[in-house]
Amino acid sequence: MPELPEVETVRAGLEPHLRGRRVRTVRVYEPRLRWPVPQDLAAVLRGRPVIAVERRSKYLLVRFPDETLLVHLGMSGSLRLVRPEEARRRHDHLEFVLSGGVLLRYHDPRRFGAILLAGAEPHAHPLLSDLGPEPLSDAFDGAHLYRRSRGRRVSVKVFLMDAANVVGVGNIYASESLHVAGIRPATACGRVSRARYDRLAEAVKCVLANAIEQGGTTLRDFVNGNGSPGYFARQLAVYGRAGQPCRACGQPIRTIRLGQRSTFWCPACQR
DNA sequence: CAACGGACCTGCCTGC
DNA sequence: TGCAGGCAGGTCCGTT
Repeated sequence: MPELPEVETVRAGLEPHLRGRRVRTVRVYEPRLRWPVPQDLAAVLRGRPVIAVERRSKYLLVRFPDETLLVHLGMSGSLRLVRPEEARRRHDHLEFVLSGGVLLRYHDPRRFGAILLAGAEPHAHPLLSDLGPEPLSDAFDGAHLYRRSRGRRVSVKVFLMDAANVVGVGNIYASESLHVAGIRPATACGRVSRARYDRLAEAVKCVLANAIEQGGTTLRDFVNGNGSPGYFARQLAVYGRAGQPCRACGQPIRTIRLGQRSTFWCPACQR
C-alpha cells in the first residue's frame, strides 16, 4: 500500500498527537507479522514518553529515550488514532494505549508489515543501515543515479525501485516519475544518459512532493493517521490507466511487467 | 557482484 | 452461486 508519500502523511498526522505522550500499555493480538513482534515490546515501551515520530525510507521511527519503535506498513498496513470506544476490527493486530486517552491501532490484513524495536541508534539497524538516500534530500540527484547505474543491465524502473539506490519510490511513483521524465521504463539503466538522470531525479522529487501535498494516493484502502484517504490518485498520469488516453498526448497508455510488477507508460511521451 | 524468482499473507475481482 | 486464478501500494532471501 504505502510508498514514501503515504508514510510521510501518516508520520505528519500522528506526530502532534503522540509527542509527549507516555506509553501506558501495548496489546498484541497477532504477533505474526513479517517478523514476530518482539515479546518484550510492552515491557520495553511501558512508561516511556514519545520524543518524536520520524521517517526513514518507508519506515516510521517512533523515538523514545534510548529506544526506537520501528513500524513498516508493508502492502496493506495502517496505523491510526481511534476513539477508545471504537470496536476492534478484523486484522487490528496491535494497539498502543498512551497517556491522555490516546489509542493507536495497527491494522494489516496481509501482515507484510513489521513492528520492531531498534534501540537508541536505529539507523544502525540492519534494515536501515544499507538504505540509499532520501529522494527529497540533496544527496539524491542525477549524478547519484548515473554513478550507481553504470555497468548495470536491469531496467531503469526496477533500478529506481531498489532502495539501495534511492528509498521510497514504489510501484506507483516509479511509473509516474518515468512518465514525467519522458523515459521508457524498460530501458536498461546503464544506458540512460547523465542528462536524462538529471531529469529523472527532478521528476521523482516533484512527483513525491506533490503526492505528499495531496495526502498520498488512495487506490483502495490507504488511510492516514486519522483515517482519511489521500487525493493524489486523481492526478496519476499513467498508473492504473492501461488503454486510457495519455493526459499529455492522447495515446493509449500501455502496460508491461517489469520485475514482476505492473508498469504503465506512454509510448509517445516516453522514449 | 548482479539479476531473478519465490516467499510471506489476505482480499477482491473476473471469468468459467 | 461456487470456485479457480490472477492481481494488489513491499522487500527480504536464496539461487543462478
